Order: sequence, then C-alpha cells, then structure tokens
Amino acid sequence: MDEVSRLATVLRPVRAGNAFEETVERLLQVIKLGLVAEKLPPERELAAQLGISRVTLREAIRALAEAGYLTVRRGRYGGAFLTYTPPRPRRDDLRRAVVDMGTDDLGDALTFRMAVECGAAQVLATAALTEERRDTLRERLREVNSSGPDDYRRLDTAFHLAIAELTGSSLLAAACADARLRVTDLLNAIPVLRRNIEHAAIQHEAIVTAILAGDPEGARRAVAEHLEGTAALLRGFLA
Amino acid sequence: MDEVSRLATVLRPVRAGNAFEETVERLLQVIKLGLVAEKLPPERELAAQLGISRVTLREAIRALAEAGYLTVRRGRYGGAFLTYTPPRPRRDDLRRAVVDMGTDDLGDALTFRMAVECGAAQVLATAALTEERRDTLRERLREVNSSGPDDYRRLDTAFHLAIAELTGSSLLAAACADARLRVTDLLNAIPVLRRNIEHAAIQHEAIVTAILAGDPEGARRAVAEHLEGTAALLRGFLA
DNA sequence: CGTCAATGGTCTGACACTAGCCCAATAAGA
DNA sequence: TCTTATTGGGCTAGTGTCAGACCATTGACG
Repeated sequence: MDEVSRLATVLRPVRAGNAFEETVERLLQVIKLGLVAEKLPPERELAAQLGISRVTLREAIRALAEAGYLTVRRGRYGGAFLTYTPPRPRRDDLRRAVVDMGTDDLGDALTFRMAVECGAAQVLATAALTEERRDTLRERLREVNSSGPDDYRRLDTAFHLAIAELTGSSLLAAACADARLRVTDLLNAIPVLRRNIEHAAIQHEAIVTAILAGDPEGARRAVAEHLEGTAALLRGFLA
Repeated sequence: MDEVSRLATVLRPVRAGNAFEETVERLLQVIKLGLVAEKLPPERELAAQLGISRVTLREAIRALAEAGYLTVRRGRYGGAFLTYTPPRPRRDDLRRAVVDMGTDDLGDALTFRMAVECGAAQVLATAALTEERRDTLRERLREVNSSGPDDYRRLDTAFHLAIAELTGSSLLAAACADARLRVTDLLNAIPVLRRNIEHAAIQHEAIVTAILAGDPEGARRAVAEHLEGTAALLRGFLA
C-alpha cells in the first residue's frame, strides 16, 4: 500500500476503449439484463442518451445484428428488435466461463458486488421510504417470486437493481448495475433449478422484510448471505 | 420504477466528456487527494497509464499549470511539480460550494459514499486478513491520528481509501475513490478543527477495531456513524 | 389506395485524438 | 568542464468521431 499502488487506483485509463467498443458493451448490457422488452429506442434518441454520434451507434448496432442479438427493420414502426435468447446452460459452460474470466477479475467482481449491494440495502433500510417506494419493492419481490425458470434471471436482476434505484442515488444504481453485469455471463451459465429459486425466494423475502422494517443490520446480513451462496459456487470452480 | 427509469441507469453517456476534460479531472483528483507528493510521473509514462496520447496529456497539464496547480520544468530531473496548497477555508465558502453542487447531486454523492464505504468495511471485516494487511491498516490509522490540521485531509483520505484497497478489489477501490472525490471540494471547505479531529479519531479507532475483530456488523455501523456526521453537516446547508 | 410520419441508410466537412518521431533543455556525474 | 541520460516541447500524417443534412423504406390510417 505504498504511494505507487495508491496512485494506480486513480491513474487508470481515462476511457475503457473507443466509443464503438464501449457502445457495444452498453447495448449488450441492456440486452442481457433484459432491461428492454422487444426493441431498442430509435437511433437518434439512443445516440443522444449515450452521448455518441449516430454513426458510431449504428456501427455498434450493426455489430450486434451480425452477432445475432438484433434484427434491424426499416421504415415507420421499424427499429432494432431483440432476437436474443439466453442459451440453455450446458455442462462445462460454467467452468469455461469462470476460467475465461480469470481468478483475479472474478474475485474482484464478486467482492465489488458484495460491497455495493450490501451498501445499497443498508442505505435503503436506513431511509424513510414513501409508501409508493415500499410498494415498488414489494411488487418486484412478487414478480421474481412468481416467475418461471425462463424469466427468472431477468426478474432477479430487476429485483436487485430496484433496491439500488430506490435509494434515489443514480451513482449507486449505476455501480450495482455494473457489478451485476460483471457476473451476468456467469449467472447465465448456471442452470436455474426449482430448488435454487425457492431458496432464493426465502432470502429475497428476508431482504425486503428487513428493509421495510428499517433494519440496516438485518438488510446487510440478508444480502450478504444471499450473495455468498452464488459467490461460493463460482469460487469453487477456481480451486 | 418503470421500464424507462430502469433503462436510464444503463443508457447514460458512454463518456463523461472529451479526453482532455477527463484528463484534467483525473489529474486534479491526484493532486487534491494528495496521492502524489511532489511531482507527477514523466509525461510518457503518465500518458500510457491514463491511456491517452502525450499531446492530450500535455494540454491538460498546461491547463493545470495555468491554473496554478503545477509548475513544469524541462530537462533531466524536470517534470510537473505540484504547487498546490488547499486554500484556507473561509466563512461562506462551504455554503457556496454546497449550493454550486446542487441538491440532487449532493444527496446522490453522499448516498453513494455511504453505501460503498460501508460495503468496503463490511467486506474487509469478513475477509481473512494477512498480518501484513492488518499492519497496513493500523499504520494508516496511526498516521491520521497523529496528523496536524495541515495534513489531516490527505491522511484521512488515505485511511478511507486503504480500507477499500485492502479488500483487494480494484473495482471497489475505484468506486470509493470516486465517491470520495465527489465530496472532496466540500470537505476542503470545512475548517479542520481540533475537536473534529479528536471526534473522528475515536470513530476511526472503532472502525479499525471492528474490522480487525472480524465484526462486519460493527464495522458497517462504525463507518455509517462516521460518515453520517459529515453528511448531516453538508445536508444542513440545503435547507 | 394514396399520404405521410417515423424510422433506418448514407454522405460530407470539420474537429479531436493518436502514434511516432525528432528537437531542446537541464543537471548529475565523470 | 564536458557528457549524457532524462525530461519536456513541437511537428506531422493518419484515424476516430461528430453534427447535420438528405435519401429510402415502411406501414397505419384516412
């Protein structure tokens, strides 16, 4: 923890890559997290939101279309339609995904996720929530608990992100989304079993109960336990 | 929390600004956080670390030199030397800084900081720490506790960042650094009083004790209490 | 069955940024 | 006093990105 290593924290690259690459990454996030139902917003609008030119956005869309994630149709009522269905997890996919990611990056991502999601739950449990927000949280819980295996990942993501978003901090929401994204591919490689869903449902209940009760310690602990299960499973492949 | 607002989390601008602006921002961070003692690394090296061209870096350095933060000297043993001393806080500086930042951004930053720093402390308290890391933490504590008013902010920053860095997650370290930076200007506008330092010292002790004892709940609570003091002070200016 | 609004497709001129090269200055050390 | 390694200063050719305009296509609706 000398001066050099402290510097490295701030003296990292200013930009993750070129605009094209970053855009592809972003769009993949939107698609894989299931944040958009059937088609992307119009190019002009999307380019404005992403702060890039239409040219660059279109290159990214073309790349994703060639990779099979999107199908683009012209004319009014056209657009970039999603044609992505998460592949059915196969034996050994997970191991390969974990190894691809690398020991250091995986540990980093899991630690990061643990910290920000626990922090978000704690903050939310500390805040004075409006009845509307409490309802939103209950609604997300209901959705994920009543989902079938096909929709499970998407609704689970929505539930976890909702906790961060309800804090009202967009920085925190972005951090949680980022953390989730770094393990999305790994999660998608884990088969969704009825038993896992039921187990997770109990933990989700505990999280919501603690948050609504205004119990930061309980919320923190519940999230930590919930995430530790997945983390331990993934870390197991590194041995 | 409809689809639109969930999208907004991910569909934010891919780049914060142009390379020049982001570089200036980064260098200011390094300077204001006191992460570098007397001069910046050589241009070629720095440009490589920041992932930008020397031309862009040099523009940023020139801007900072004109603003009085740096003095550049040519030739061997030359470089960009720091000539920045934090201005002595004056009455009303703080109020102006808070108002400049805006209600939403300030709340966002404070919430974000609360979440990531609490999360980092919790994670660190959960981890099995090597004796070396325990020593590093004790050392940072000792430094900040024995500092005078002049060095206080810098060593306080180092202490808080050390918690995140000791988790071994560079993502988490970056998030904490980011969170800290968003309130640096405000903190610098708060006079450093002996009474505040003593109060903070007790809280710092509690944080370290909980972490070293492997008590995540206690660590979380100690950090939350520590940060709540500052947060309440700043929020007071928004009323 | 035509109209037209909304959407993707394409082009151009301008600017930002980069990589790589060489020059100029400086101060430690022979 | 001279050499030389190290550092900032400056130039150029090439590429990435942007803003804005205009074209092409489509399908709902009158």
